[in-house]
Amino acid sequence: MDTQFRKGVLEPCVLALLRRRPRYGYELVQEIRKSLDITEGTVYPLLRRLKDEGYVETFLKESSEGPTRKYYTLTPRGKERLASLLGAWDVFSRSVDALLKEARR
Amino acid sequence: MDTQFRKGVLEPCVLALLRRRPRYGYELVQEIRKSLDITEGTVYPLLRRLKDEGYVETFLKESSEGPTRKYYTLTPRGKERLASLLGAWDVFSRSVDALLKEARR
DNA sequence: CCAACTACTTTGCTATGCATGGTAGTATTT
DNA sequence: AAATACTACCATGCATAGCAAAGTAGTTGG
Repeated sequence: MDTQFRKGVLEPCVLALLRRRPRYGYELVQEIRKSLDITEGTVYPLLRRLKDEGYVETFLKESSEGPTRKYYTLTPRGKERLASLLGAWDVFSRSVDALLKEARR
Repeated sequence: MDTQFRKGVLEPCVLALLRRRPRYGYELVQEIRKSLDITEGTVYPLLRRLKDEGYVETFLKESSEGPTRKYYTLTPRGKERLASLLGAWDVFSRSVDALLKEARR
């Protein structure tokens, strides 16, 4: 229902989750799904884009519980990108909150 | 730059501004522009859509300072829509904040 | 061996915001 | 009176990102 709200926030969310440690695609999907209602068909293409743009790098690692996993890590560029997106989200969400406050009184 | 963030939030913003009193399109553009960097080419089509969907109604009123203005008012349906979108935005923005918190530590 | 789960990928659709350009009335300046 | 700026509205076509749907394939447990 709030599909449109999601536009653009997935990128900072994914980058944020990669900040602490490498994660594989499927793991990212599960993790984000705890908060936002998204699907694999959204995340995998996004990861591809992030790689094409040099924000993340990948390596393969076999799993003891299933198929080989493709792990994603942040590049320096990716860290900058994350910082910039975090700032942008803050400014943006505060602005929206301020505008909507108008209606709550 | 945060074009994508904007997707979907303009609708609650416009409805919120209409809650207190009728406003005309150009006025809405100026008002929202104080907070968000948007253009007329975004707002007017949105207003058309809101009218088509029965969330707002319009009336014309001459201005002493320029061309005739088209004022927009909330319908009962529009008020319900606003309430629903306000709730959705709250849930959504809190979820995103929680996810992003991961990266700030 | 079959079901369930893990894990990744692709294709085509849709919605929304935006750039751009257009029309026209009013006010201000020269 | 002409030129300029501002108010006010509208329409067209594009770009982007999320999503549904479907597919491939390895692993594990009964």
